[in-house]
Amino acid sequence: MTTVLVVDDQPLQRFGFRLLLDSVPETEVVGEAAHGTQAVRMAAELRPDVVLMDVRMPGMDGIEATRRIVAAGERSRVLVLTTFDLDEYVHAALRAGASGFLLKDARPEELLAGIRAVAVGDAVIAPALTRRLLDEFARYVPPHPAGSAADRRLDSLTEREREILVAIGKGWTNGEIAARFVLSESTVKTHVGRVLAKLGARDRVQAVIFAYDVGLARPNAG
Amino acid sequence: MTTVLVVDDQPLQRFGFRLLLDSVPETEVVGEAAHGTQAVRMAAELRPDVVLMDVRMPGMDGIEATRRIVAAGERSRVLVLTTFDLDEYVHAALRAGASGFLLKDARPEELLAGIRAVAVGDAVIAPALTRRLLDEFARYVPPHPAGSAADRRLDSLTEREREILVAIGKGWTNGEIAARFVLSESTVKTHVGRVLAKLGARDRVQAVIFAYDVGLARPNAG
DNA sequence: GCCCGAGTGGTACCCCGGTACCACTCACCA
DNA sequence: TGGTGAGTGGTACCGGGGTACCACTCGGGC
Repeated sequence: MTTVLVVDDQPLQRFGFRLLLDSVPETEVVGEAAHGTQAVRMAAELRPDVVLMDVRMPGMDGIEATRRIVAAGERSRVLVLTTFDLDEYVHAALRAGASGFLLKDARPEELLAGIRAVAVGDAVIAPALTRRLLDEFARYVPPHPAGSAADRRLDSLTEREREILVAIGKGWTNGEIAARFVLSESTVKTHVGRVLAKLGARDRVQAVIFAYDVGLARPNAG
Repeated sequence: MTTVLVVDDQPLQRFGFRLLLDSVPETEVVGEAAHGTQAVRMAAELRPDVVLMDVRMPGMDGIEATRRIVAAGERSRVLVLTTFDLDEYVHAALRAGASGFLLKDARPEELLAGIRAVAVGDAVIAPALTRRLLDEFARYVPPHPAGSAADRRLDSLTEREREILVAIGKGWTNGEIAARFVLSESTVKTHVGRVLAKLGARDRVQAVIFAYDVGLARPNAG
């Protein structure tokens, strides 16, 4: 039995969800909330398996509520629902820690399948959104096919040299690297030199780029 | 009516798919292939709406076949199926241009829903894989919430300075930037200096890191 | 016993990168 | 009309980065 908290500012919408979810034996609606603040409180009290969360609500919206529920360490998984397939919503929801994102025009069986998947720890994305998400994924995620030229160059580095490369990727100077690794700057220089040679890089700048390309360094913006 | 090409080296498996797909009015199996080479040829001939592609096959595997079908500009969408939820497969398949990735133990209605979604141009990912894909997505995709500190620093750059920053992110030296932009090296130096000052970066190395963090530069490995 | 690779350390040298400071043009706007 | 910011250009200086070359230790394998 999967317990569900329904969050939506429209009473009629909540009623519809309750009707649907209580009509099947595997799910049970244990509570309803009309806005974000209430949702956060009820999630803490009721500890439902799944929170069915609307995005657009007066007061605290669904994204923020999702963030707080996840941050509070509740066991509940959040499945976000919206009528609009706006990219920002999807991104924001996923970043907020949502386990899924579906459109409200999903067919009942899709919704139930989504709740089922989320309840067991899987994640779901509406097919219409998956396409765009994958496109973006392909844009961002570096292609490191094992055995590629870049991979082989990386493999040719020794353990120590890889550490040095990571340090270079953090933007540290030779002096800083020497200090953190408790080495002489000369040693760091020889290491750096060998790293550059093995990678076929001209500067440490190109080494940094290489590190990002192969995924050794990762964006970590602030 | 959605036309489907079934690709699998196991005759029994193909038979199962054909039974399922031909049992509903909306889909029709128009061909079967036992390996990648045959799949590529038949996709070109039959031009099916959807190719149901197994990954593990003797000879050319499903990933390579997917790549070729997509590269050939066929209208067919490829839905990749596998019994293993190995990460490399998922990545490789998506990079190859697959529109979806499902596990063979999917329930029949899930498979049909997947085919339906793929046929209309959407994409599908098995819920069990979506979770990991999203985790990775969150790791890779830089969170540039508009108005963040990084964003504001980036906004403070002039048009020209942003161009310079991109060039730095490519690993070009001041001399190379000067040559490509048809400028004197002095000018480039002043620009670079201003960029570093505005970003609060010490070197061009840190500028490169900044560029990757905000997504101005992107991994593009080889 | 030997050699080899990895790790460490040093010296010497040169050049690119970064800084400080200044000057000119041009478009735009009050 | 004058001011301002962006873009361009220059000179001079210095320090860190990169290179070349060498030397030592240490562990493992032949």
